[in-house]
Amino acid sequence: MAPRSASKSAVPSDKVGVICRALRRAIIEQALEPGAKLPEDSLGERFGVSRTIARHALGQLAAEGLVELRRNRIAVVATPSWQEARDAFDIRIELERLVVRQLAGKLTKSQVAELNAHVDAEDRARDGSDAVSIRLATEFHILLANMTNSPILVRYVSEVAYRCCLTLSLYSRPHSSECAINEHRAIIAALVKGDEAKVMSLMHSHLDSVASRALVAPAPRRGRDLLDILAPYAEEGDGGRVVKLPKVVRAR
Amino acid sequence: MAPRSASKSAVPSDKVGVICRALRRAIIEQALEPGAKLPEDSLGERFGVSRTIARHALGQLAAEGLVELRRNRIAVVATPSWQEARDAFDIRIELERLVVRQLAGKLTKSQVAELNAHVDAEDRARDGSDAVSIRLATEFHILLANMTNSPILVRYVSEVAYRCCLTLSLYSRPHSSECAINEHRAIIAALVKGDEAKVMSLMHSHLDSVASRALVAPAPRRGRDLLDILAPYAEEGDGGRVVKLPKVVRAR
DNA sequence: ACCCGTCAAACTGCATGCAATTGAGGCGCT
DNA sequence: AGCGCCTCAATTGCATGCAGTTTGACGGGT
Repeated sequence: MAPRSASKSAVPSDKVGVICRALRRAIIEQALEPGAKLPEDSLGERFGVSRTIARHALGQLAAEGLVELRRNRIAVVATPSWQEARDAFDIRIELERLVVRQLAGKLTKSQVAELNAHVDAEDRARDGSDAVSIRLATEFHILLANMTNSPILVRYVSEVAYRCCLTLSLYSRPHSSECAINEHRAIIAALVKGDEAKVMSLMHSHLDSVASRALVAPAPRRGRDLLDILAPYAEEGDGGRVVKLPKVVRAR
Repeated sequence: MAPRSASKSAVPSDKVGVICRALRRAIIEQALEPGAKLPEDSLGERFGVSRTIARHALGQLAAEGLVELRRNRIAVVATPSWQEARDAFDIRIELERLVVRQLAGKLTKSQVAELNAHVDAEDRARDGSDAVSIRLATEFHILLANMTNSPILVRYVSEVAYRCCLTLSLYSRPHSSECAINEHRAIIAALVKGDEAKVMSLMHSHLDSVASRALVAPAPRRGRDLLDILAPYAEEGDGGRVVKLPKVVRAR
């Protein structure tokens, strides 16, 4: 297992990486909604670094499509159009098809165990916040991609998955996680059996059912302070733990 | 024609964008080979900007997989492994399948004209350097992607196409552009006829024929000065023109 | 009451300066 | 001669400072 390889190539030092991961999580858990402002100094202050670093992180996230950068303007969390959302889902289906093709019938015991463990975690999180279960559902797919050992595939699947996640927060009705979890279990089963066609159709209808749960009415909400919102994300743990907060200055 | 939309979201100002585009071109035209060193100050000096900007550009290119960044080390042009190369081609085929699906039978007259014009340009470039024809061949696929009007698809197709290009420079024997051009013409024809299946198989065998032209023997070459190499790339024109060079200091 | 012009605060764009790390060459030792 | 250590130039990591741009708030005019 060498799943950490995906993020290493994109990040110069690692402070940048830390900020990227934190913001990504905050975005996909909808703590930061589409349109939320991300001023460089506030971020830098929050994470205990200078604007230079915050800026660099925003650049990376913009390259991933999670953040929008306009010259001389405050960066904002991306607000994908409905059309872009559909496009992202199309691409995602194609990419996950590739994942399935490589994985069908080739999963090792420990990989199956890992997948099951993840779905169990999803199950356990059903009582918690919607945000966490959405993130876990997304990470299931990324976990699958990781098992292909293809860094490029991992990167692309992660990116579009995050994008789709962002989209759902805009256009979808509240997540009903129950069925997604069952679908995940079915996918694992079919993968183990090596029934490629079955997995394909499962995956397709799974993604489709997620995609089509959509409305066209974006739900507006606004206004908490960035410093407060990001507090739980300042350092990332693997599960959902909140660890250390670097010097919280809380100026101004 | 609105092809500029792809790069806008990823770039804060535009100096960064300029450097990115220049380096991308230098890399895919093999002026900068895999493994070539890219020190921040030399780049900054060459393009008349500070290290800060050069650094930011390198970050973006690293996110695209064209450059490798290691902590406290000089950035180098990426050297994809043979396996990564295969993976990239797999993904590319899948993505271009999407492009074809969206485009088959739906091309407008002016789009067809644009495509033909591009292939004509490829034809004209056959006498010139290999580097240029390789770039043009790659850009044909990007041009197609552009016509889907799906920014996300454009971005991904561009990225993997560039990556594949980089790969070819490592593992492929010298480009024989003749057949590629004919294949491009055939693809246009089938797209116009709306024969989706035909285009698919054409595209598949086209990409496959490119991919399988590969050897496993990387060709070593080394040593020109970065400042000299980048001279023609300092400002990008659309075709192949070399325009203005910002203050060339040529210190040290 | 509403609209528009002006101005100050906020924010980004970019360069530069300083500290920390690397790796390459030189020197001495065996 | 070969091998290892040590020192120093080259280079990155990061913060800060200054200049230009945008925002939005206030006040006067209609």
